[in-house]
Amino acid sequence: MVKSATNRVEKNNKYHQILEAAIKVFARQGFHQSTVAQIAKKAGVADGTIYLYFKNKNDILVQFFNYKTKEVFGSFRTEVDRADTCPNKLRYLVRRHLEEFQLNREMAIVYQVETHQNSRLAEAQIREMSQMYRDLISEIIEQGQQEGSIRKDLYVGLVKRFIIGAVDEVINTWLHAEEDYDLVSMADPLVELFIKGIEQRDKTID
Amino acid sequence: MVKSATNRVEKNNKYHQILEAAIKVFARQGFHQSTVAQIAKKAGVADGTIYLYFKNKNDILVQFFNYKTKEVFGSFRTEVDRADTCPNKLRYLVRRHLEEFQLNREMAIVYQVETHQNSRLAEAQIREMSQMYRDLISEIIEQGQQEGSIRKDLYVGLVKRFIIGAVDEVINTWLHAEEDYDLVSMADPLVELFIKGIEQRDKTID
Amino acid sequence: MVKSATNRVEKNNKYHQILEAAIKVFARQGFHQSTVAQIAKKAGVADGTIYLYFKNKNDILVQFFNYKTKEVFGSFRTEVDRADTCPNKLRYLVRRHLEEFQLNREMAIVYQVETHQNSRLAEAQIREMSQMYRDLISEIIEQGQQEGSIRKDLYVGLVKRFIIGAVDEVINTWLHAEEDYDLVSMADPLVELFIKGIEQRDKTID
Amino acid sequence: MVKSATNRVEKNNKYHQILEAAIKVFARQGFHQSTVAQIAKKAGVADGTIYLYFKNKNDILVQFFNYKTKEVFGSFRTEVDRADTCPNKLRYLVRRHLEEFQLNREMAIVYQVETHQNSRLAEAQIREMSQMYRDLISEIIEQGQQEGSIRKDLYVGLVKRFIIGAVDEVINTWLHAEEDYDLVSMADPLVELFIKGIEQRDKTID
DNA sequence: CATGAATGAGGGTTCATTCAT
DNA sequence: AATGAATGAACCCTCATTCAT
Repeated sequence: MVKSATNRVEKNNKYHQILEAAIKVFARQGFHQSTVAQIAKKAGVADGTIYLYFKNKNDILVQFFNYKTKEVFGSFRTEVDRADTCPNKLRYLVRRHLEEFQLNREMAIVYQVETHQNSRLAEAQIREMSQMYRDLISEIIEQGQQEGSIRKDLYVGLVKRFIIGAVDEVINTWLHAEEDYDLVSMADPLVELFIKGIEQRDKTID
Repeated sequence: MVKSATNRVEKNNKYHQILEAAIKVFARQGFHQSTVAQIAKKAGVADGTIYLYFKNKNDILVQFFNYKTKEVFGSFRTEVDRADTCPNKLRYLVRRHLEEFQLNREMAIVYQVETHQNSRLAEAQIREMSQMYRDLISEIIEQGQQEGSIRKDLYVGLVKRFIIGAVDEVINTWLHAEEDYDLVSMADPLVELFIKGIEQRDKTID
Repeated sequence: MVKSATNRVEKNNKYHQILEAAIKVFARQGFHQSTVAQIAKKAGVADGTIYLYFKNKNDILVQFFNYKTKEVFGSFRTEVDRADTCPNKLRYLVRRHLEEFQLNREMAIVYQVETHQNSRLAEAQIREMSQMYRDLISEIIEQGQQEGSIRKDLYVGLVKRFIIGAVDEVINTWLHAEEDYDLVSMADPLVELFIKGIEQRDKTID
Repeated sequence: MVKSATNRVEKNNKYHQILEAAIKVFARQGFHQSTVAQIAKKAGVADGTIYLYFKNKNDILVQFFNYKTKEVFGSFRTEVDRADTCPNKLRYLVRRHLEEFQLNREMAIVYQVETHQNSRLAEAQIREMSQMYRDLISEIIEQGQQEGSIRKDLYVGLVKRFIIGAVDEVINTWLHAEEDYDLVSMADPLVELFIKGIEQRDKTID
């Protein structure tokens, strides 16, 4: 029993070693420019060992979305539930999103690249995760509409893209920036833009 | 004169044949999965012919950004100049953007993929184009602030990402959608979101 | 210990298999006309295997000069040291040279071709070996001059070329001959020519 | 008739232009590394034009040996005939040989390389020329033996290689030398080595 | 479980040669 | 005769995957 537990940990170790190594390598060079040998070297295992834990090179990417990002996106819901009003839920969501991506720069890179591919190598996983995120926003918006804090005349599908896209681009810009800066500090101003828009409202009224 | 014109067209023909074929192939399979042989076949030329017009496979992508997208992004400015007020400029810009990308689905795919890569194969071209777009939005926002239609307390850098990202995601969703729908119809509602945000404003005031 | 020895032999085997095969192929067709696939086939390995032992096709040639000919030229010194007088040293050197080249016909061919190229693919190696040979002759001549058996009014640099060239051509002729004959039997008459020249000396004096 | 003559000259011009250009290119890069396009460019003609004057790339090399070196080797006989005694004939031959090769460095390079190849691309031409040279030396030696100036116990075949090889190597060394020096000045000392050898003869007798 | 040597299919690129103009 | 764009066969090399140890 002890042995079994140890083995399992060992196994997990190798599995995670390889996965983490792969993410680093993919992040730097992109999936297609990365070789299995590079991943193996970075993970400190033999090339062949990778095939004991992953069906093939592609499968590493699939597992990445299953293991790493599912965990991250799962945490989003917890975070959203901590807030009560719609604007706060949105704020918490975006903050957490940026926080996580800032902490996991390499994950962020791989995520950005692969979700924008056409022939997605982890299509199913990406769709599932994307759906989770969109559902979360749907719920927030709908709650806001019930609360009366959000307009009722919105095409919710579009609002989702509006929010997702903006967050995405804020991350994307950060990833491609020459110098590093704090990504999380973008959260509140961004959410404010979502809510209020860019319009100058009449001062006497406001 | 006729001959000269013909020659020019002829010459352009091969170059454009290859470029258009390449875009189609890249759009379907991604750059790395595409082979020079596939491009040649689709263009109706021999493999070697490609190397008379392009330095190497990579150069096809670079030329694509120089020729195809530069043209498209150039047209954006013309469109923006046709409108006078800031909201209209924004509306015209987004409409045109979605129009062009809807008309050139394959270009759109390649554009989306390559601009989100980490190790960008056409880095210089992408940066230049991206800069053009951001400058355009900067101008619009600043004009709006002078006009009094746009809030003055905005971090313009963030506004740019907010707009670009949202448009990007609207296109991205369209590209990955199971069924086809009219992309351009998203333009006005989207711009309205930029301007007004999602907030429910006080009814007595509104 | 046995295992270690076996491993070493095994390892050496593949490396040498390829090298020997390459020499045969190069000898028959010349370096540029030889393909990696031909070498692989002759060595009984897969094409890719060659790149586990050699950096590229060119490197095979470089290794050939490092491994094969360095060994041969090293043996020359041993041979020279066995003799005491200058004429004998020269005799032993030339004999050994012709012997080795006769035994390794393919090595001889590759050697002849590559050392006469202009843009030498193994420049460094060839220079080094060539230098070894010239140094050996220098020593022999100088010793002969001290002994009194060799004229002191010689331009040693020229003597080296005189000897090297003659030996070279004797080998070259043998390599291009229609029918095979004993190369080593040329050694003594050739050395005699070096020493005595072709001149008929006055009989009363002689 | 005038036109015909003109045409012929024109034709010859192009033919020689290409041939001279090819020699330069071959000399710098070797036959296999040289491309038809490079030769055409250096000759100032179109790629296709080369095929109006030469059957293929190989044929350029064949023509080179037919045209350039046959001329040079023909001049050797004239030179030899100017002298009367054997040693002088030998001296004139070697002088002329070194003179010609010094004047035509590029020819010398191509000659050296191609005559040492195994699979000779101009086999027939090289054999013929080589034969001419060997015949010339045979005649000289035989005359010397009749004159009494050359030993009669020589294996003439070996003497030929001895002389040819030494001259060859003197040229080869010159071609590969870092700095330029006068090749012709080697002629007389070299011939003296042929005749007298390197041996120190008894002083009282000498 | 782990290894890493070996495999061989596949792809980018070059270049001698052709042929319509 | 001259051109040079077009061709496509051929080659070097990479790398995902396998399998004997």
